[in-house]
Amino acid sequence: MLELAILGLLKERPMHGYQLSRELTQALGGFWRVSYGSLYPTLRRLERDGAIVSQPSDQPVAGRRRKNVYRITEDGESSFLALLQETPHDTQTEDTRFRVRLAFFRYLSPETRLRLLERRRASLEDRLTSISDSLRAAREKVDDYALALMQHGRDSTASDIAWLDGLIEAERGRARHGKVRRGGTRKRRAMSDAS
Amino acid sequence: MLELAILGLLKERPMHGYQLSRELTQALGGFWRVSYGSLYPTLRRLERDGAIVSQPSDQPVAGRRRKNVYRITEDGESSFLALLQETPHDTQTEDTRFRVRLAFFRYLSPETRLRLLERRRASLEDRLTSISDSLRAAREKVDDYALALMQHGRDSTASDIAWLDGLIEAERGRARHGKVRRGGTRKRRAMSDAS
DNA sequence: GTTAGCATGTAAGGAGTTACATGATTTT
DNA sequence: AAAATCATGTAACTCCTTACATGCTAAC
Repeated sequence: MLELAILGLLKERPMHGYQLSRELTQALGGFWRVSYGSLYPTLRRLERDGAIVSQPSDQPVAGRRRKNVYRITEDGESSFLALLQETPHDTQTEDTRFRVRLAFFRYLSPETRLRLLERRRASLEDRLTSISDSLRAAREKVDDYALALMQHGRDSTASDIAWLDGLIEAERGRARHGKVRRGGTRKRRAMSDAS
Repeated sequence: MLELAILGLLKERPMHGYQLSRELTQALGGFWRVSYGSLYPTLRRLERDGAIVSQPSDQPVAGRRRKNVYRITEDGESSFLALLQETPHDTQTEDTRFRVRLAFFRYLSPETRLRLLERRRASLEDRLTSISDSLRAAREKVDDYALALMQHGRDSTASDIAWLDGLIEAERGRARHGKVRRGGTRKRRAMSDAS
């Protein structure tokens, strides 16, 4: 997940490690504050594997500590797209993973976006079913805290699904008109995810 | 986190591994489906450390595959209470951790509950501030997806805080009256978290 | 001149997952 | 008799955190 996030940020512009950590926190809105103990080793690994290169932008001013400015390579661009479309089933980090993905959604084709949104929706729907089952099974024999936990879990999951439905509908609209309309909807041109 | 969950479930009644995995999924409402590859080794570790014992409830009927039924020990009870009060800062698993904790809240004293609820609230408040800052900084220079991500993050965090406020208020009420009122509010008697 | 922030890094370890392997029991 | 579910387990691995260590620069 960290590799994906790093590559995605470097795709926008070259940056050094410390900067990446701040931008990452900002892009994820505080849902994930990455530690330097994972950031720097990951940068080295990505460089070793040829996904990024560090520019010798050291010492711009005399005596100042080296700043390793990294830039993404062609290889990095393709592994970025590969990582962006992977959908592991890890229940623990699933939510954060989806957030990271969504932060870079603009790099995917409308079809892929729809596919990912619908997969996410199905996953939340499963969760909702699971919670509702638990609520039916557990009601009366469970204490107030566990009950509140389940009810709130149900409500926020339902609200997440409703929010996703909005995104899906917007995406469908874009897909319908996208084939006809000339020119991008914004400053960024339309994407296809073939590397 | 898994240790905490296992001990908490075994505190209610003895169970075998497979059963634990289902109850865990149920208690967490599908937010965490634990894998057997982590469950069974954790059970062995807990047994090795004396937190649980496996009852020789093997072969109740001839030829049937052994079911290792585990029971919590006195040592297990105290490490359960210790684990329940730990609050690591891991941003990745923070939300799930809090859910697990809340599922066993009845085992804590009202004071400890209030402390944990307020710590959680502060953490969500930080997140909300972080998101709001990002929104102010990023607006106009960020695409629709990233924007939607942040707005939804802000809204659901705000809603989580409002929900927590409800729990906190209820807890304060309980704390005020708890000192006067005779008898528990339910079938379970009042708890103190001293082991 | 000392505290806070910028900047990079390493070592050890925690906490889980995936994939595989086995076998019994119940349901269709 | 095949398929699904119950039940336990191991080996290899992924991915990230904590704690530590270093040193420069800006602000108070």
